[in-house]
Amino acid sequence: MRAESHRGWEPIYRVVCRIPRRRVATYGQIARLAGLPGHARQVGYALHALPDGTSVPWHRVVKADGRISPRSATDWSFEQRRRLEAEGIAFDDTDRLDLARCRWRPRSTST
DNA sequence: TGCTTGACATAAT
DNA sequence: CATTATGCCAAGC
Repeated sequence: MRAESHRGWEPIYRVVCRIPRRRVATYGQIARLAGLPGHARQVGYALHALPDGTSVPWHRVVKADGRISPRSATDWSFEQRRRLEAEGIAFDDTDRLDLARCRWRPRSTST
């Protein structure tokens, strides 16, 4: 944790950090859990502001389709997929992961 | 101080 | 199924 504690992204980083291994969440889901329903876009932007050696598991955040978001640098998108596969998450021929199976299901939005 | 951009989501075409 | 248009908020210039 360092620069990830910017300001308004704090609730977002907080939720992302709570994603357990072997599980992935969508931007919309993160936004909702962070208390910002409909602000999925801000979630993506928050992750974009993360530094390289961040403690936030940004690689566990994918799009609603289960595909990896096409960010500025394609190299990092591949890195994300690599990390997810390392956790045991498999991808389909369409570059999509089994959201129905890997979707993170938090019990409560606090504590 | 105000406009533009940006790791998205959803509905419509 | 792919593309287009709109909403949302914060950071950058």
